[in-house]
Amino acid sequence: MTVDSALASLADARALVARTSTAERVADAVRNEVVEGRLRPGGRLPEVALAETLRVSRNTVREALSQLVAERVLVREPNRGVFVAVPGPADVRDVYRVRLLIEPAAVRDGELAAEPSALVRVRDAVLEGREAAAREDWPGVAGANQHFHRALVGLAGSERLDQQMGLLLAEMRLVFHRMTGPTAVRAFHEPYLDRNDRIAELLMAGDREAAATQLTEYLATAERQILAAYATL
Amino acid sequence: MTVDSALASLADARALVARTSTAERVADAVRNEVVEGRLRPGGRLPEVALAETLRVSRNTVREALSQLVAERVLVREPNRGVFVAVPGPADVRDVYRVRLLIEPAAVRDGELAAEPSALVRVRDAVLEGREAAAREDWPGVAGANQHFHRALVGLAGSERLDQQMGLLLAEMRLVFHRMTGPTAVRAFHEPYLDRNDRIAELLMAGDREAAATQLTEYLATAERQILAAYATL
DNA sequence: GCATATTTGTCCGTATGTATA
DNA sequence: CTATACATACGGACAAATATG
Repeated sequence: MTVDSALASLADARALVARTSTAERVADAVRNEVVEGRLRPGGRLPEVALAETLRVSRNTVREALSQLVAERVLVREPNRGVFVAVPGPADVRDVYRVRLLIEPAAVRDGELAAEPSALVRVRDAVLEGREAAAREDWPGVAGANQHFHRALVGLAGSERLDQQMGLLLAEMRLVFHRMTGPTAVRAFHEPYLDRNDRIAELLMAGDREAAATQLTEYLATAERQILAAYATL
Repeated sequence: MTVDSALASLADARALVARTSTAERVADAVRNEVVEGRLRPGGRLPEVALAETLRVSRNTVREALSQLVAERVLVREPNRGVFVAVPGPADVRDVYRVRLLIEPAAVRDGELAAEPSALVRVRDAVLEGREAAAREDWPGVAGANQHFHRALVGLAGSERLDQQMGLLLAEMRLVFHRMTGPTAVRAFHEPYLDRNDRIAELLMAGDREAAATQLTEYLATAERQILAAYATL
């Protein structure tokens, strides 16, 4: 994808820019373009072009970009510009180190009593994945998978942890965008439908220890798979 | 402390502003003033005053403030300004939920082999605390305590976790600034010297499970103590 | 309750330094 | 090596929201 066509798609996203602070809305719009894959990893984001496309000032664009850099969605090369992050194997390993620490711990020790709705969201994410698969909507399956993991972390009942997980999942989408055509999306996510189901059932049955163990194995497998795919790039 | 004198202390900190990007340096300077307690929780940070004091443009100040808002060190009230965050009981509970999840998990499952220097940092933080106590330097003890917990998380060997822990500890300093005179600083941190020592010894002896259990108890106690202190405000 | 002053939010023009064709 | 493009940073402007007398 060229810079121009990427910017054109941004113009479409401009329709949805109309809520809170301008910088915030710009950040949301750009983040969306990135995680949806319409701006490829490594792609450049010139400030003036963005400002003109979104009809906002350079200052506002700079504020938005800084925020996205803090979120690791973009990277800033001083005096050169900002680019869509290109997560390497080291990033994948680091993200999975965090996920392997946080997700099973949330499943084991989460304040389930305080967060009954969180368990519902886990179940809903599983259903969402099944339905998407029935429609052969593989990006939908991938999205449901993210909702599943977000719901697992939600068991901990911590706003800060939820936010952190959001950042990690955004990074994961960048990772996926490096390994895909649509066939790869299916091949990667479909096998996890059954695993998610099993973890959800263990959770509903109250066996949190078993669910956590399953999840650990699950994450370790996914990491190996991704790193293997990276090795072939 | 008045707004004026707080801003005057910021002028002193200006000396140390001379490294990377201007906004970055401004953010560092302001963050320092906040976590050192020279800008009180709830204190207001007018953009123009900051810009004049630090001799930078208002745009640059806004960029820096936005970053600190993202870090939860400051909060922005739309069209009113930014203020030093005032963490309430709900924030304390949330922070400890995260800490109780992350810290024991890092102690249990951290990639110790990959990070031998991390264990050294744990030991060093204990020594630092002892030496500060010998000098009756109670803020020094508090600082060493933070280094201890940072080192524990460092056992996980994850850049992203280290960064997240840094934010949490910055928030903790705001919490402490709400409950202190200097006597409270001593009363709160001194008892943890022995606990830190014990955890470090268990770690060095290779009994990570026991260290993690101790740490969990430790954190739960600290949370209760803080919430109790909050109740008397 | 109203008029006024202050401050934020946003935008523009411009100067300077750095990287790249 | 020159020229160009761009990021970085600055200062000034104005409307809108807010606080104040």
